[in-house]
Amino acid sequence: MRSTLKDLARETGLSVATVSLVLNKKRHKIPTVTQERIFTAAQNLNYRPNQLAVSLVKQQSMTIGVIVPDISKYFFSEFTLGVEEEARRSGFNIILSNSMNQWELSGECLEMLSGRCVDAIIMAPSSDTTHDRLLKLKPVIEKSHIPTILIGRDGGELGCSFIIVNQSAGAYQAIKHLLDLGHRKIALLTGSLNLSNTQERIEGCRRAFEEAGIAFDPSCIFEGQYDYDSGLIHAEKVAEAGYTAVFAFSDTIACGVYRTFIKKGIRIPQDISVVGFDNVPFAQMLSVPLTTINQLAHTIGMEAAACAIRESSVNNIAAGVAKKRIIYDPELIERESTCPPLSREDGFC
Amino acid sequence: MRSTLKDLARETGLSVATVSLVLNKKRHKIPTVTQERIFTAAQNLNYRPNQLAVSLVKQQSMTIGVIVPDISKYFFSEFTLGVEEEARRSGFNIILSNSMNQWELSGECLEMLSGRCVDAIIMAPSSDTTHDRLLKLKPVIEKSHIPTILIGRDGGELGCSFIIVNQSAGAYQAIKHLLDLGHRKIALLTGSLNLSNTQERIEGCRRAFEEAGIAFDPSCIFEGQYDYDSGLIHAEKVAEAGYTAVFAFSDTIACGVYRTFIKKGIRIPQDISVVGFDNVPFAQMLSVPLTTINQLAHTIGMEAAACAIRESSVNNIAAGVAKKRIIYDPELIERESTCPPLSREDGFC
DNA sequence: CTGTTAGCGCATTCAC
DNA sequence: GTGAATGCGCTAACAG
Repeated sequence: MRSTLKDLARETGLSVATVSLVLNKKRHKIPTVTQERIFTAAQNLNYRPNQLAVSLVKQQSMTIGVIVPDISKYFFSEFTLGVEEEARRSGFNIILSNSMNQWELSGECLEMLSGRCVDAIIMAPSSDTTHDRLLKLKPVIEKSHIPTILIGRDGGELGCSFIIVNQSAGAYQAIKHLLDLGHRKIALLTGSLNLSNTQERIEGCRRAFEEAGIAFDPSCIFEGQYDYDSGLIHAEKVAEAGYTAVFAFSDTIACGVYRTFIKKGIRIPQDISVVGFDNVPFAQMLSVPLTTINQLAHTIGMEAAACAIRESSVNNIAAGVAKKRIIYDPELIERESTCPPLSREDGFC
Repeated sequence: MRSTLKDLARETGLSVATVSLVLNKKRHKIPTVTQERIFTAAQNLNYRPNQLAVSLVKQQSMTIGVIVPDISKYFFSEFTLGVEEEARRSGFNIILSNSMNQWELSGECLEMLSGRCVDAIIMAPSSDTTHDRLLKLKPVIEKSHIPTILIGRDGGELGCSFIIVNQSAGAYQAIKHLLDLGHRKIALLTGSLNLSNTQERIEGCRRAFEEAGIAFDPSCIFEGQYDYDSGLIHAEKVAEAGYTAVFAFSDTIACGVYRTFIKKGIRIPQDISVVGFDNVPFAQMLSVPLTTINQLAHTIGMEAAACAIRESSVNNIAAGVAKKRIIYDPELIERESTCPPLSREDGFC
């Protein structure tokens, strides 16, 4: 069995209290000799405080719960890495749970983490979490009395802090980049239109067009899923409809586009430019490195952890502290999949 | 504050013990009326047992620690997903920690998880963990008295169960596939030669050649790192040296190869066939879907969790139970990046 | 059937 | 300077 404080006390002939005092370096003026006696005993018995007991008495577990839809997806694994890195710097550990892309499960995770007495929760709602469903989680979060940080959703109504990347701004940058290059006929290969992310990105596209004095033609929207096949399929139509550029709403979609274009002999970017979204690692490894929008997953993870830790401590002091709302602007990563249109004539590329 | 058993006892006018009994559904023949009284009170006060306290008294935390080098890498995130899925089915949760690819940190993680009283640990050593360094972790593991499952390394010497994928068999399949297609001049684009994985894979290659009655020519080995640039660079030499196929030791390396080949106008697979290793998601999304070796990350994760749970329970009953050694054979995923050689002449492809 | 008692391992007053 | 006592929230014997 593991050794306990009691064991150390017996071993040194001191009391549990003294041993605890010394090991926790409380300034109680204890003679150095006694201290050393304790430290060596701790060494010998391989003593390691039982964090469960510590947490119980300190009313603080030094853990933060992380709920993601699916850790195998790049954004979330990179995000989680950021969370863990930052958390560890402050001595926190993380309990990870996947909601398996089902919003009901996020609720269960929330309750389970609450039972485990995590000091804070960082939750990235699954994409099937509609506004209504999100609101249903509100009482769960409130009753848990645990500071919760929402990722990718406006947590205002839920009364919790949140971190979002400005989807609209990301899309805006993508379109602006293409417009600046001279493109006018740009296809939007979106994910499902009833996802908030999709809507916001379309909004950003619209803004870019309008600021450039170009009417936004909704027929440029090709609705699909955020997957490879969507890109594969819609790229066919795009090619035939005379578009000179496509903005794929995810790098995975862009991959499908690549495949179709290559198969049809359409050159990227000479014939058609392509912009993606996410900046997954393979974006730069494609046959033509993909110009895309970086979502800053790692940074957001670190920020979320910092926020969680801050709120967990103030939570112990004064309850109602101002909730944070952090909004990141994603960044355009220019690579080789974009160039001015019609370059096959002027040989620009 | 959260409500406790004591609150429920006060509310119902019963004792803490009775409430606990009912809530835990122990068969103590308690009248239904009393039960309902308790249940509704629990409902009203939003009671949720404090798992820290439960763990402390039950001497079982229902958590398992997971140590991976870097969760942002696909293999480990997919693996971790498998672990969590399986663990949750049995009511376990996971504490995740990244060793940041530094073996010393795995040691620290081990100790931290021990302090948190996890019931079992699943550890995937970082690639810089040499045999010597792995042995240095032995005392740490032993003194923790926590059943530990090693992933990707033979845990025999450490006295713990382990799950490995047979790297040699994977490489064997890749080479055999190419040999069967008729290739004879096959380039091996490896990772660092002092990694055990690399060595085992080379061994598998050698075996495939020899079984086919072909002498293994070590000059076909192009040592690099397990990264994109290695593929990029070595592909140049490969093309000039008359190889008809390349076996890249990771899909990422294969990606680099793709890039170079495409740039040089070398067609895949008509001019040169390519086989990868890992079966990362983007392997099937490349311009030419990549034939590769599937490492079964998800399956291994689930198996690891099952193993961990089993050992954590027997650990409480009888200490020295037989350690498991599980070896998976990876599988060849045939896609479109391979075909018989010289097909440019006979138009086979 | 229900309540009392005794810890789980630790931190923290408050006496001595 | 050090130790005895108390309690964190809960379970599990054992009484009654």
